[in-house]
Amino acid sequence: MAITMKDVAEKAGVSIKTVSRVVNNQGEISAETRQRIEAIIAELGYRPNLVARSLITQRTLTIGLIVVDITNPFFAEVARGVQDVARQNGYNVLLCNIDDNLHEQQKALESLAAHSVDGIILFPLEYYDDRLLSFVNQYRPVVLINHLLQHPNVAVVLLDGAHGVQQAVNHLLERGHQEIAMLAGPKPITGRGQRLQGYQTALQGQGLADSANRVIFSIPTQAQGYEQSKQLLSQHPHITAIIAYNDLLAFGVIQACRELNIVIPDQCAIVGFDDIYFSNLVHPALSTVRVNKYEVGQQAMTRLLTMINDPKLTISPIKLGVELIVRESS
Amino acid sequence: MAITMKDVAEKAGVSIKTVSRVVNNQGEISAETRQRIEAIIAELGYRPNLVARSLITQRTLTIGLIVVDITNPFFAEVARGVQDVARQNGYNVLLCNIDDNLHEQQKALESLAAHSVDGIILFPLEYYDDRLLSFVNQYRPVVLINHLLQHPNVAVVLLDGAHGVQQAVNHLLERGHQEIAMLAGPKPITGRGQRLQGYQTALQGQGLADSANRVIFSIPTQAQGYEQSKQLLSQHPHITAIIAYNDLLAFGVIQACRELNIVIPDQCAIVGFDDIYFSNLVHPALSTVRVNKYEVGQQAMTRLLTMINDPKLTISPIKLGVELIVRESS
DNA sequence: ATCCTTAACGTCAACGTTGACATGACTATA
DNA sequence: TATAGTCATGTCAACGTTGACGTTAAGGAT
Repeated sequence: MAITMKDVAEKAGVSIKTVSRVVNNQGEISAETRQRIEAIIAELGYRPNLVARSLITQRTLTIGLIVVDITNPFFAEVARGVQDVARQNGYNVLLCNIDDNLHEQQKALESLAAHSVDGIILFPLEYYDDRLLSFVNQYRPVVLINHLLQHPNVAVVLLDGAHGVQQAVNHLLERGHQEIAMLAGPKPITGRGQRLQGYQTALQGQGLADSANRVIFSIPTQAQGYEQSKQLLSQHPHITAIIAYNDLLAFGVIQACRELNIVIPDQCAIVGFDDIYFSNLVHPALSTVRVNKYEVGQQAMTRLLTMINDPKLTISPIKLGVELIVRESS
Repeated sequence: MAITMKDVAEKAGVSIKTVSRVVNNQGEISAETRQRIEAIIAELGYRPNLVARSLITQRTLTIGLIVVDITNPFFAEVARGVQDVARQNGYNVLLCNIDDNLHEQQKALESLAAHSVDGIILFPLEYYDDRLLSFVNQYRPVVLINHLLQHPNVAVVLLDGAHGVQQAVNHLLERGHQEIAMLAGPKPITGRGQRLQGYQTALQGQGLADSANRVIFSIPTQAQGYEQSKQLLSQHPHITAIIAYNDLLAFGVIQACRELNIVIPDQCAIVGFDDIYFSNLVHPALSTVRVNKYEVGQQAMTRLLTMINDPKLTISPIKLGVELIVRESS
């Protein structure tokens, strides 16, 4: 079907190995032979079969990227950063969506391992997943985004979520808000999560205790933001500001306020997180914590490449800065 | 490094072929042997090596998806549809962004061919690309989205762009608009493009000639929409309505109007195309032509699977309906 | 004339599977 | 009791490359 080295070799009257050498620019070859073979390669349109090559080199030039949902512009932008660096280095990217389903995360990890990807970039739902650990242990490098895990084969790219949310809370406090709720996103099985922690420390710093009923966990989608904030604002009318785990949740809050005739930001101020592209286009324009999503992707892929090329290297975590962007919603 | 069939076979005291048979549920195997081997597989955590399997079966269980830019929510939603169907059928997806760069399209096609993907789904910049044709000819099935190409190995998923834009134009005419411009997106090298055609026929149907200066081609991004419409509206203040090739362009128009203090929809009505998620959240909420993006992806992947599983099959083009959604911008 | 070096190739096995075919034991049938 | 048929398993080559190592001829040094 496709043209193989054998075809090229026969036509050139040389051994397959010789063709291999010109394809890989390796070993000693006379200029004349090289030119002749290159001409034949061009003529026949030969392309090396990467799967055969992978079988022997144990490299597929493919990495896996596991995101919650590519439909969320946050992940799309990160993916773009990953892809661009990957492509520049001759790598391809297998993309998996797992929604908020730990089982899907496991399936994705298994599938990628079966495909022998050279490494994985993961926004983990749960980073201590057994499969992840076994993958990491006996297999290939992994870059974790937004979760810290110490392991020789794991590099980590962190967002300074705590700091970002602290800035947001302080900003709201300065504007005189006293009752600030948080839509805290998915509930972490262990620990509190960076952003929630930022919320709580900022409030405690002001001597304001956090009460559990002002923190709500949910899947971080607009629909959930709408549902949760509608309920929250109806039941607790004294709340004057809401911080959301991400912009999609914040969009849901905007929607709820519109429906409840709550004026933003006068009656309820809103701050999101991520600064996805559309935060500046919604009405009112959303105040949010900006993350350089593209850079997150670039950094992750760069780190992964470093580990792939030198497995012995230990890579220290990097924490990317974030920045509060105040727009109309606060 | 990883566990192979050989390891399992040795531990079970059987031949590799026997292990292969239980892994693939094929051939006759005694229940006892099967159980014993399955136990060992579970114990060792053996996973079949797909690249080795691919080498012999000539199938990689991988398809390529080439989009302009995954950062555009339109493509992200289509990708999601593709991914979900792919995953349900045991397939993985290699994602490539090509922006508006024909050269990148070629590189992506070559890269995917080198990786021996089982098929490709492509939003073509130019569908008669040599590499695409050679790929299609000597290689594997392709699904083209939004472009028609007759070829035994090519299936096609079309959006009824012409009809959608016609609806939009008629809607604007009904509202009394006479001077309707179009930001027509990337200029097709051949033909006019469905959406532009819909624009022109709708106008001609009303006896309104289309003049070239009301049609502007550009890359379909918000930035371009902003630039082009700002210029257009300054130079031609009599224009009272703009139809955009996609919602991102329309967002740019909104931005330009805001800056020029043009009131939407009174002084300038705007209609987009795609109905991406955020069209309902911008201010004013964008009138647009709804495309079922997720279904586009599902249909494309389903068709690709059909062709992969039965290469002889010829698949007739499908044209998915679109629907005008009138919101606040018109 | 002999030995050594080196450039320019070639040979062979291996990567981890699967397909085609072979084998041996056992069962059923005439 | 010989024969065919079936079940359960084994053997071997092949998929398209590359790594390790071998070979050959030319040329230079001694």
